[in-house]
Amino acid sequence: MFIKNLPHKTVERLSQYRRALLMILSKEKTHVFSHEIAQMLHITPVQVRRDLMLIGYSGNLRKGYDIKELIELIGKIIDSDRGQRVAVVGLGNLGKAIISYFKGKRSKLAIIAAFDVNPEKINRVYDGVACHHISQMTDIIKQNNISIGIIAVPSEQAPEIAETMVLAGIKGILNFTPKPLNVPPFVYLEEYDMITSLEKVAFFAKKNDERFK
Amino acid sequence: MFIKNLPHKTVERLSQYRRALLMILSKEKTHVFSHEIAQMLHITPVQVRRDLMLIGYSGNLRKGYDIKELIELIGKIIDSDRGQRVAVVGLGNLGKAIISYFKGKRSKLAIIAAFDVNPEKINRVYDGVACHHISQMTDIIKQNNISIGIIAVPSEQAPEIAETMVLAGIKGILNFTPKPLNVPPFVYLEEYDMITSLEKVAFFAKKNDERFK
DNA sequence: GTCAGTATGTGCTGGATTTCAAAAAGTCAA
DNA sequence: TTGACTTTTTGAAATCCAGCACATACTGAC
Repeated sequence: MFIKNLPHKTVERLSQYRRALLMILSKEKTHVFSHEIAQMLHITPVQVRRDLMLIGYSGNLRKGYDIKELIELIGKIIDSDRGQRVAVVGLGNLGKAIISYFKGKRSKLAIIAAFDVNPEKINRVYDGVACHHISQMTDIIKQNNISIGIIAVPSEQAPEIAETMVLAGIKGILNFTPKPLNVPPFVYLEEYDMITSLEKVAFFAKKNDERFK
Repeated sequence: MFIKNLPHKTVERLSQYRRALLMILSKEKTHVFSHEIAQMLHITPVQVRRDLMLIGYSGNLRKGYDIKELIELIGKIIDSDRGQRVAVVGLGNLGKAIISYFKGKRSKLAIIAAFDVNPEKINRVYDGVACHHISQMTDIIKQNNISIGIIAVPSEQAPEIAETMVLAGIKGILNFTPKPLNVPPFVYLEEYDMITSLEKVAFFAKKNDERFK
């Protein structure tokens, strides 16, 4: 399903809506109002409605939005029909944490391989994901049609890993190292920088503190 | 040092500028041009100059910006004078990864305590950070004047931890769980959602792929 | 001393995103 | 049947942010 030019921010929120919706699905409710979703995510109801408008979903005036239908529609838009395979490179604490987080999170996204250089980790299975030596990365990515790579190695090695990924045909990279990477335009790159985030929190915490005094 | 209403994005970039500057400080250089910084971070030189303009720093026309001075100025703006203390709650893989990442990253931000419920972890020191039982959280936060909390526990426990943090007087929270939290307005909350990030990468990777075919 | 060259500082434009505000529509009660 | 109430839908305004393009300023060559 195509929607032309969905804003980046909207895509992010759709992912969050879906998660929020899945959480309330159990609670015997079948419909939900925009303000309920908004409250869960700390945004405005207008924002929610606008996003749903962009993906062309209409709610019921009296009952709100049909939860099941909406979950399904979001899936049609942000998931790929045939699913996408993911590889994690770097099986240190961070790599392991990532794998644990995604475990059992259904969705069309599956982490199916991990890579590391530490011989003790090679050929072992962590949380259902097999770990291989980095030298095999290109082959395994190609053979298994892996389209997404997560970089969780020490910073210095990140550029090299990224390059290998690109050459192996990866289409999207999530980079957890603070090192900015260079990739060609046909590869989507998302930087996920913990240090910057923490410093940002520190800054606004300080500012808030002064303001509310 | 106050600058009124620095945009969020600028704050993020300042943190990145500082890191980049620290990396080149060693290289016997004393000055740097906007286009050099820009290249390192994959942004435009104009953007860099604009940000520096916002914080009121002027470069030397012929030599560029004084690296040391600039690092110091950024510190004055985004760091707190007296430094800020940080606590990590949840010492699983993610918690450990976070601590490792920040280790030795100087700056006025120091992780000085960790909390968990697992008896095997309590009273042990991980990467220089002592781990205590969660029940001691309030006391230790207050005693040590910790102002920033990082939540790295399983999702279900996140709301409770957040509440405890707020009551203990924390001013900023970085939440690594996918569970949106509720905090009063005087506490700054940053959500750091891996699942959303990965789904976003998946979406744009898919889209890119179609576009470049 | 003049001129070419390069880098900074910044008003202004454009694009993306959010919010406002009003229109439309369904439901309940009397 | 009418009217009050609530919620969605959506055009339009407001805001935020990035990038262009030019004015400005310094340096070095000749």
